[in-house]
Amino acid sequence: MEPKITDKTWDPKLEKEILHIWEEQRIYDFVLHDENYTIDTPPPYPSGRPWHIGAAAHYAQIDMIARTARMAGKNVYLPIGIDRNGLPVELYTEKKHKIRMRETPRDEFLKLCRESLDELEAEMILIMKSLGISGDFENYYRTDSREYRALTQSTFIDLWRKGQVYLANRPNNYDWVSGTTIADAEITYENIPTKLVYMKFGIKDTKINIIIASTRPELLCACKSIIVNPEDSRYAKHVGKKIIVPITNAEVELRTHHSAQQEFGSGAVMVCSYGDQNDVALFRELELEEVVAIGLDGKMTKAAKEYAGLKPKQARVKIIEDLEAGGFLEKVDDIMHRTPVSERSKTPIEIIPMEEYYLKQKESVSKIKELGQKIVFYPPMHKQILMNWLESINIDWPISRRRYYGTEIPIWYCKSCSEPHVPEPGEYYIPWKEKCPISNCTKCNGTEFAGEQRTFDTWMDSSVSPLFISKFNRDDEFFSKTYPASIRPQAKDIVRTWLYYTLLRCEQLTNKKPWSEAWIMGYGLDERGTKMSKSKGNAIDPLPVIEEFGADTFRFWSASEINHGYDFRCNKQKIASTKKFLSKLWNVSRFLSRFPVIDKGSLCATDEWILSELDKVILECKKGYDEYNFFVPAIAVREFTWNLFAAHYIEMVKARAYGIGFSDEERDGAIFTLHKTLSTVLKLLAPITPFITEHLWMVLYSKDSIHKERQAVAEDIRDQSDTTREILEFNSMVWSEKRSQNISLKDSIKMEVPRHLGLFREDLKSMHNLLD
RNA sequence: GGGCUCAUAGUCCAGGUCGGUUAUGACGUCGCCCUUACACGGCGAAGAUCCGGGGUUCAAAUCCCCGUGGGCCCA
Repeated sequence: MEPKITDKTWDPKLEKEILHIWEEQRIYDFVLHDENYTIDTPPPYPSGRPWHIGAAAHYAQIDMIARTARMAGKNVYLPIGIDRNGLPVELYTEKKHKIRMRETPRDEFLKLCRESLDELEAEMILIMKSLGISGDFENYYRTDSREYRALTQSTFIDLWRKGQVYLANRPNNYDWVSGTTIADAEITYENIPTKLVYMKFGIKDTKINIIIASTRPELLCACKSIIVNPEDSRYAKHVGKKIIVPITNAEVELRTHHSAQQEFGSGAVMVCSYGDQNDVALFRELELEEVVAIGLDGKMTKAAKEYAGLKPKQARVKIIEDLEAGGFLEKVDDIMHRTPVSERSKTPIEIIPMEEYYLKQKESVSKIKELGQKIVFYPPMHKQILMNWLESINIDWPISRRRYYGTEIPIWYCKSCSEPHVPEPGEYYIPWKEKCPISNCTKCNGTEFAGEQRTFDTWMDSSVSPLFISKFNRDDEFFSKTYPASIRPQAKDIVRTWLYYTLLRCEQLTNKKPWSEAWIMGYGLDERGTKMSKSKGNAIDPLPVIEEFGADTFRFWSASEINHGYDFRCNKQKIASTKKFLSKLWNVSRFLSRFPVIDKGSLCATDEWILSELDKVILECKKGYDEYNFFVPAIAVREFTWNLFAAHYIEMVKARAYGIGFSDEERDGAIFTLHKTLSTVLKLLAPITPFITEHLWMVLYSKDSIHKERQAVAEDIRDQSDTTREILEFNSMVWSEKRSQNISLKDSIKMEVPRHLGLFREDLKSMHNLLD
């Protein structure tokens, strides 16, 4: 019989044809059943080129989850989404067009952002498709669509009405030159020369002074405590005493806190609202009453008394003079200080309390803990990331942002009495440019309204993804059958944000957990082991890699290199070498393709032996697939296929399969076993390498897709591991012997098959050309 | 400062729950070999103080304790 396969290697170009067949036959279409396996796919964020290889590996693995579930007989719903809200695209767009957000008309700026997103998104979709992701690309969603934003807004309106949202004044990063709040991501640090001022603070009712060094003496009026390190013996006897603040004469308490460094200045630190982020943390932790010393205009406020109206820098000069005049000045050092500055204006930021909207979360913590306990984590150790985070929550969630490209906060304020009004949920509202849908103020009957300018934190959008994909409030039947979702796959670094916020929001809105399982993947690291990121410039572009080696190579690399939950290193050379295994699989199939597929044959000992080993592999794979750990099946199948099946079994039965020196029944036993083993291996690999397995399956076994098959099930065959070891030892011995006699492997040799391998004598004799 | 996690050949990684073989496999290196599935292959070889120290034990890569070093996250 002529082999059905003639090419010598697996050609990744075939992947395009296979993709085409899948699309034509629509084999991954989702039709709602009563029971569904819903995957809350992470919508990737197109923030710039290239999309990195770790992310591509991540999506490849998510697809393996879908395929695993499908082969387990589940009706899989794998939605595809793109996350498009937020700061990164604004920065990307500003850079690309050399413009500034706040100096560009809002509509115009949004349009440019959308264009940037469209370009970047197209590449992401292309990568996801070429990876063979078996999701619903036709109905892919965007988090900035009217529909999605309407959902974000309606969930906000719902929580607003339940009293879960409030306005509060809290410290924020503020760039007074640009007149705006800025995110931590927009801050850079620069070493700037400044004066370190050593001041004398008196201890009340004593004549003792303690010296405090600060770069921000102008904040004395906002000083509410003095801290020293608990280990610092110099101050131990003064802890708890009242300290008199120079100039203002206020009394504050001396406390201990681990954040005070003994080596800095005198070891005693003044805590003011707000010199730096540590002050913010301390005010919160020690529950101190804040003083707003600097206003939104960047000048000292009335709280600074005689310094009011001065800029902090001017006030600093003056207060140093006054300290000296009052005898409070010990000395002044010139130092270089690591100062947080605005990336935009290059001026030092101030931390200023600002009014923002907050969503209550503190009171939900224990409920979320309970909910978290009910969710199965893969791997279980990563549940700890969530639990640790829950432990550390001590403020509510600030959800408003002074940014443009986000979902607008749907509020209008009455111009006469300032009463806030939220509209009816269900529509997408744009308050900064649309007329208020309410005609009269419910409080004062006023008719003039001002729309809210701010947008939501993007996690407000992302955190309702399980509700969006399940058509919450849009299709009750669909919702009831797809919510809670089955699984949330995501990366480790966003457990505190995406996973946590989703739990919080979905619990608040549905009183249910959003999914039964959470699957947490590690980070992609570069070759040296540091985290890959666009900003560090060590990100590898996945597209050329996939184009060069093929999606299956990339996928098999990802499965065989990534032990689930742990960080993984990306190395192009290793990806390249993975292709060798696919070639091996291809050539094994090529060899088998010359034999007819038969459904029975009388099995020899060798056949029974390999089937028992195959059974073990099936079990091992099941173990891995049950935990969505693709590392386990990838390694197990590679090991079996390469080092047992091809290296030993095929060699042992080759002559028998050709029918040389054996009966027809014996020949059929070999052919049957060869095909049974290969077809099982193909199924075991199908979730990991969907293209090559599909191709081989269709050429050899069926017109129908392998991806409609159920996964292979173990038959509980007696373990023959001892035999395996003996066969391997014997074969190795013969090879070594031929080598030492300097004869070719095909040459005959006089050797005795050991008695314990008697059942395998004929196959071994033909394999090694043994003479009696 | 706190948390999580890792440490096994030049490189990556398995084993670790349940202590016991000659410590797994891949990449790379070096020899030899085109044996009719595969040279993107085969056979063979070299290459490991299993991070350090202590403990438990007849026996530790594995269990316990104390360190050291890396990574990530939170402060």
